[in-house]
Amino acid sequence: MPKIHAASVADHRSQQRAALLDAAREVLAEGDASKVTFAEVARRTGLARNSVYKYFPDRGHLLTEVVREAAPRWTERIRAALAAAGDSPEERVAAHVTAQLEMVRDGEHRVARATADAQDAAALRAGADEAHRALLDPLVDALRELGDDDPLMTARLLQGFVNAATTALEAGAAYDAVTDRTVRLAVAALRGLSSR
Amino acid sequence: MPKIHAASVADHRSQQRAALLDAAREVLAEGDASKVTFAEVARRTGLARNSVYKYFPDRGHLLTEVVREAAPRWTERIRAALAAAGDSPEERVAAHVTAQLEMVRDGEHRVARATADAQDAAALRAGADEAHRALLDPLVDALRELGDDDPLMTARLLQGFVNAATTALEAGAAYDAVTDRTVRLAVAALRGLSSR
DNA sequence: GAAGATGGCGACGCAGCGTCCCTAAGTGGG
DNA sequence: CCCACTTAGGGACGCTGCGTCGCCATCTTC
Repeated sequence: MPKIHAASVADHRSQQRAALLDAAREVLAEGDASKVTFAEVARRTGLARNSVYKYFPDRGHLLTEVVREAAPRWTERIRAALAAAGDSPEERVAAHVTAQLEMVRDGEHRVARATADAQDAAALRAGADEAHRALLDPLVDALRELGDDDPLMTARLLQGFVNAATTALEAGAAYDAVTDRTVRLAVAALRGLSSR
Repeated sequence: MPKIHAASVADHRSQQRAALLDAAREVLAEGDASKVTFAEVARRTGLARNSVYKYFPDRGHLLTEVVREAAPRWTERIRAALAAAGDSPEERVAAHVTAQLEMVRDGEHRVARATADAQDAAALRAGADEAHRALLDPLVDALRELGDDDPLMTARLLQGFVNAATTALEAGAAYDAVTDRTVRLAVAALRGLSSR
């Protein structure tokens, strides 16, 4: 193992792996998943492209790992927002939506977007499903308390609002207007559901 | 111009072009946009891959054309459903959602899906934007009548429901349950909006 | 300190995209 | 009627990205 700068090979390996994941996350944040190529990630870490294969068997595993690693932060932020919000389901849904759109505004959303609609096909699906579940969990809890008989499905549909809002924001729509409207619609949908 | 079987070259050209579009639509219906490759489309029409470039300058234009061609049928079906529905905005939104999910159930949705969220990036965006607008127009009209101050934005958000429902259906969720819930949520969201 | 394990990487093969350029067959002007 | 012009078809090439094979050099372990 040439050019080892860490104390041990094991250390070196985990450092390199982390560096590769950092680079991949960076590229993903700058553009979309298609930009995450072994060549680019290797370039940013100073490795040869082929060496990346020593850490990730293929592109899919690299992307999956990025998503799996990033999801907890995302989920955590939602959970924090929910903790700060009131107890009513309406407030919790509003917090769920607002927290995500804030992250979109701050440019932290590409990973979640890749997670959420996973159009990057099979490559992402594996890790994405799991991460997506975690993302929705708080919302699912709120809906269950409301007496929803299929809270997961409802959460998925409401998440569709967030995805659409994200698309609008990316297209340059005004943040406040989009957020306000999205929260209003989501809360209204929720009320209609519970009053049935 | 070798191997011309039509009356004139002009006829032949439009026939070949149509055949290529048919093949592209076929491939798209069978899988996702990434499967639509010049090689595959050429193979299905009996042409050499390079010859496809005589009809479409690049992959993006081919896909755009497929979308542009398919969108009117989709829009027409929604319009017909709206015509058959009652006059109330609730009924119209319900019809809008139901009509689309029916088409998903019938497997006609891949093109629309490519249109709707256009994750196939720049390639699709061009034609997709236009088609997407047409898709939402009836819904936008209904919302405008309701006094919505930004009906297009609201329509886009509601369409997020449809996209999420489509994803659920593709993942194998029961059609009736998904449709019922989606319609209920959309109508509820609408009510909340208008009663504000 | 020698044998084995393993990181780094050059070379290769494959698929898809798009370009260059030749060819052969219709078309239109003289 | 024929010849110059246009143009569909397609072979060959270059580029990018993916993934594999095999060599070398260095670390580890006994």
